[in-house]
Amino acid sequence: MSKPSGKSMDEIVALCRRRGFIFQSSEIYGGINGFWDYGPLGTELKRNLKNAWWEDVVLREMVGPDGKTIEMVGLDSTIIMHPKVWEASGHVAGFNDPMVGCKTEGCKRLFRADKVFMVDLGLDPSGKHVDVGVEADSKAKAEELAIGIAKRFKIRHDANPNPIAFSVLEEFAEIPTDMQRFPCPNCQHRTLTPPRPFNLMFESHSGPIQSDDNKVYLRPETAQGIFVNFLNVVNTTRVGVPFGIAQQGKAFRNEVTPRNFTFRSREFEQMEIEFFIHPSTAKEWYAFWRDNRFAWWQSVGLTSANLQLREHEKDELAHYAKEGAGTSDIEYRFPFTAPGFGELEGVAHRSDYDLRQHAEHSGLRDKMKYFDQERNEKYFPHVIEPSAGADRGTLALICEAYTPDPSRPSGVYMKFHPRMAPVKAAVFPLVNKEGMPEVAEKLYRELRKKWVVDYDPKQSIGKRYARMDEAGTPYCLTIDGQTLKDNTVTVRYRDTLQQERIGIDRVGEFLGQKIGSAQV
RNA sequence: GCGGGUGUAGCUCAGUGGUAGAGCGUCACGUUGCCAACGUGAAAGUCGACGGUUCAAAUCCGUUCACCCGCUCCA
Repeated sequence: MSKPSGKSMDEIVALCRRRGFIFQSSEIYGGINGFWDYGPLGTELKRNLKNAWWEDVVLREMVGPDGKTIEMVGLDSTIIMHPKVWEASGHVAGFNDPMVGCKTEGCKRLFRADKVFMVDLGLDPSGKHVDVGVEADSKAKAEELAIGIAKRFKIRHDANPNPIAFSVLEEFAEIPTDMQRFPCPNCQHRTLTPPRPFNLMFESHSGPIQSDDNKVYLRPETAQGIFVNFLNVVNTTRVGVPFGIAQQGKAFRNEVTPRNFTFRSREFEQMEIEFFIHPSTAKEWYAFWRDNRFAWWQSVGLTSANLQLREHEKDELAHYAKEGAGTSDIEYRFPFTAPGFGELEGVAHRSDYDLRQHAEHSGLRDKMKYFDQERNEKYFPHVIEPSAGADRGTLALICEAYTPDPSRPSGVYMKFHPRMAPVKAAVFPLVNKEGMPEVAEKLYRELRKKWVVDYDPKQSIGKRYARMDEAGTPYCLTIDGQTLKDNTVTVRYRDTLQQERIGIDRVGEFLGQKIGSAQV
């Protein structure tokens, strides 16, 4: 694999384990595929990212494209909701896509059953019926493609064929043995498995008795919790369109192949905004959030060319976004995706799809519409959704921070933005005697009232600096012989290895300046 | 779900049927005193798991789990 970033994912994973950023879940039992735990340093890092998001999105004053202060409120909805939520959102149908696989050696492809068609091409010159397998979005499309496929596989067919497509799902799902008649769209061998359900939502049961009557789902996205609370928020706060609801929380998806460390986990955490707007303002708000969110990721330390903003092509757009102002991804070039990129956050104009769906399925219908005093108009607001992955973001911070440096004892250091660094500063007595530990401990106790700081009196000073380099601690404060005479300490900078002396009474002020939250 | 690879101490690895090892890290004591210093010592291993072959298995066989790579999937 090419590594334009010059960073090895294996080494990053090893450091994460060694220093306590990320462990495999249930490791002593052999681990469990797709689940990861955060160790002491990783927990602080992820918390810093989530807190920065909350501060910058919900708490901090921000001016929108209309020149007014943005209204944003928080929400904390449950992971398990009424199952109808997921019928309304389309997840029950979407997540139950049956799949068919091809058993032929060398093919072994997997297809969504609803996209697999058998197309009848009439009689070949010897009078035999000819069918080809086609993968397409619709019957019409399959009929269009069929002759080209027959040509590619040199399958002889009727001189004037009238292609007729049959859907695997509709025609064959009930009688699995009939699948033997079905050619594989990839290799044309009649070796497809019967359709098997692929349920991407986690299921459970609410109540002690398991039955279909009390089946529930673990949410596959936090967004629906916001949509179903739309009316509650409008009715209980003084917010009015345009306004946003922000939520952080766990979501669950039975990914087919969890892979790439924490990048594709089955349990993961989202940071989502649903920003409700008048449909006529979609363009401005979409552009605003897209640019704002891209700038935010840069502000927390993803400053290199490894971060990019990518506008979606028309054919990638989700069903609810086809006619909208657009969708874009904020992407990071991880060592395991390089030279490609992996998604950190998607910013999508979801139109009024979700609110309409819930209005329909809940029976509330027009009662779910929003009444806009200013416009004297009742409507379903449109939504701009910036939806970010907290675990993916944390992983990007780790990959970005990882900086090999053979010239220093640790061989590597974690160059976190000070605002993101799990440990902000470490306090060392140069020598663990002669009154230095007492002074150092006093400083440590003072600083830990406000920041995550570390105190380490043991072993050589070089070893202590090296350990802090691997943890990504930006500042080390050392109490030495001179401190006892003039009340100054040395500040050692992680990135430059430079040192300077500052007054011990100025350390708090120094850290406040350096760590203070970044402006977007 | 398919194919390939890997799995021995916290980490990196050695160990091809016969008493489980090294370096680094960790901890303690001493020494040193601004970049993983030195000395002494200590803790630390179900050899991924289960089963089989064998007098004897980290080693051979089977199954399984996890991770990595390539497909596939990612509404």
